[in-house]
Amino acid sequence: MVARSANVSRVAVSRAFNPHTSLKPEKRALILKVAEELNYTPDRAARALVSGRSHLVGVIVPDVCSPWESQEIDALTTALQNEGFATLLFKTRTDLSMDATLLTYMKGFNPDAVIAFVENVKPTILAGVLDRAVPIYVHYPRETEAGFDRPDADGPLYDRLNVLQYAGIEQAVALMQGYGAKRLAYLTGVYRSGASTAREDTLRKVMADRGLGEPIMVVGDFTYDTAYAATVDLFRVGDGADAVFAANDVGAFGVIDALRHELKLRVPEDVKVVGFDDIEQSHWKSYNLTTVKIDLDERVRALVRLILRRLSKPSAGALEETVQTRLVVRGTVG
Amino acid sequence: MVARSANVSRVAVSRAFNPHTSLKPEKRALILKVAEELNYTPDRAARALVSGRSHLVGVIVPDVCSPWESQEIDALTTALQNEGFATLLFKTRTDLSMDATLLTYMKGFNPDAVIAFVENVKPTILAGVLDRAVPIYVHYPRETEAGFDRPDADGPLYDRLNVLQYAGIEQAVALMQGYGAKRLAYLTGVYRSGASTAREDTLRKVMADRGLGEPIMVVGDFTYDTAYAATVDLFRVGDGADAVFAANDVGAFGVIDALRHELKLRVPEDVKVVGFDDIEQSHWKSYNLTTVKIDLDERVRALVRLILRRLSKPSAGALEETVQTRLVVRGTVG
DNA sequence: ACGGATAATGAAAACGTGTTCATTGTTTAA
DNA sequence: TTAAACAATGAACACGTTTTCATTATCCGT
Repeated sequence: MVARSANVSRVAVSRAFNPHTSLKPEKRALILKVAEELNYTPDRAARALVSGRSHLVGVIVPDVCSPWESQEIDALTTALQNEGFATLLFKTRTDLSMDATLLTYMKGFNPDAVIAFVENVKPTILAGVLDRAVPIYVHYPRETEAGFDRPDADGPLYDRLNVLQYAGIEQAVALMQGYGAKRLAYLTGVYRSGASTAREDTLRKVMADRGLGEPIMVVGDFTYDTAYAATVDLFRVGDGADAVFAANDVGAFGVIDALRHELKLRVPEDVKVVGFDDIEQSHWKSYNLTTVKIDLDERVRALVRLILRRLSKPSAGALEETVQTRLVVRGTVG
Repeated sequence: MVARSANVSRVAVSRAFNPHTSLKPEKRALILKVAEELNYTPDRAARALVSGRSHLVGVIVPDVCSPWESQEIDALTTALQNEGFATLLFKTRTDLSMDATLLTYMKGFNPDAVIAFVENVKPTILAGVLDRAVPIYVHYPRETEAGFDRPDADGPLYDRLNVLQYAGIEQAVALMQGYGAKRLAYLTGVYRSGASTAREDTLRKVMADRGLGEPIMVVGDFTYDTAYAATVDLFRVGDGADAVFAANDVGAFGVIDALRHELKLRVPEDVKVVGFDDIEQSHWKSYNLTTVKIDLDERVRALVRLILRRLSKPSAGALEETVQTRLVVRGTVG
């Protein structure tokens, strides 16, 4: 610690950097000035050792490239940075197998909180491995127009963000039906992923309520290429559809391109398409996608709020935040 | 440290986790087994404190959402993870002002190396603030078909990755000219960014050599919306062009959409378009973009190589790696 | 001017590791 | 069998902070 060579004791330096402590103002100013000159910054590793706070937030994703995830990481990083935290990024293996190896690996870095944007890791698993870090969970509850379920029964509770999808899906189906859609297909995301199955459940409920029967199931995995191929199959091998609801926007792009460039069908005249997420690319003129928007800033602010509240009150009961969805109308329905 | 309650001294535990040390195999096995049961992992913060290695690599980007950057971060994170490092992500402010604040902030986390994917921060600045971390620089040297310049004269040298663009640009121009392009426009990236100006310089050289005169300059900033608007301007206010070379793929998408949906021109029949990067989205059927590819895996491997070599030999001379570019032909030229 | 409260200060301990050094136990070479 | 080389081991220290705790300086009300 060079700063004290210039003036006085080390605790004074420590106090100079911690606002709430008591230190004579002029002394603090002097220390900060000298620190500035010497290009000194308190070492977070040492600080973490004694305080038990690393100011690191672990983020686990299967694929940073996916536009939705990259946009979420972007917003999250900005928000965390503003609160004095940093994003520690980890990637799961491509097969989505959330092996304990990655978690133990991550644990070594001692993050204060962990957010897993990966469908097959439950907070129970996270909590089991990371003893100190707080797991934050993104949850898609089953819901109706009346409200949503809180699955408090199945095991211990963890802090979670509830994403309410009923409103957006209801609006989307209404719009498609309004433009004459009768045979509605659902393009799924990754097999058994929470987001995809929740959307499917809600869609089934909404369709049944509106007398539209069951959706035609098309299995995808959130990627463009799979969506493209699955759509071609749906019309070449299967019986087609007059509207497709995709579990995410990138999938919707694959659907649109397959319809237009492979099957020579028109969107929205022949087939209507709706996506989910409202990513940056959705307003690009080639797609101009009508989609169910999850407000990213709102979602990320809620996540950060969860983390901060949990860290300031470690013993509080399970925390909860809720965000809504709504339809953004563009040009792929009518 | 709970592990030693189960058996013996703490140094034994330390050695059990460091393979190169000498410890009786059976003892090591026992310790690892007990550690496993107790869910114990060595604390990296404490380790960093004494060893001076945090195993953190700071990555600074202006915008994680940008497909090219998110793909680079993705590949980099995977590669670093395989080498026992973790990615620490930071975002510059939206105005790209690389204020010292962010650097000091980052310095507190003590990264072992820093890669700044942001055009206006030179390694000199990085090195000035981060005393311990190693700056890695992505450089786009001026080059001709004969080779490329090494600007060794201007100040001290830092480890760098040279991206050679001549080959790809030469192939792109040749292809466009082969299909009859005579009036070639260049859509720039962000003002004075290294990548964009290097591409412009090389393009000018190649065009001059082929008797194509000077490129028509169109100023962009690597984003879709700006590219779209600038292209409309070029044709409505300016005199148009019969080919556009964009500084990046996302910009090329904006050009294509403006041409097709706003100006009612055909690509490639009326106007040819070439991009730069070859991002995931470039093969999407709506664009099917012919573009100059930078091999991402190769590029990232080179970056990781630079970091590892530098950390294992801190006093070695400036390190250098080089990657090539090449044209990927799809459907936007002819 | 006095007693008591409060602010300011530094010494020492603690956080969980890696490293050096000296000691002990074990193998190898003659 | 003996000396020498080597493997295995633990005690003590160091890394750069924050946090008690005890001490001293300063302020306030009367």
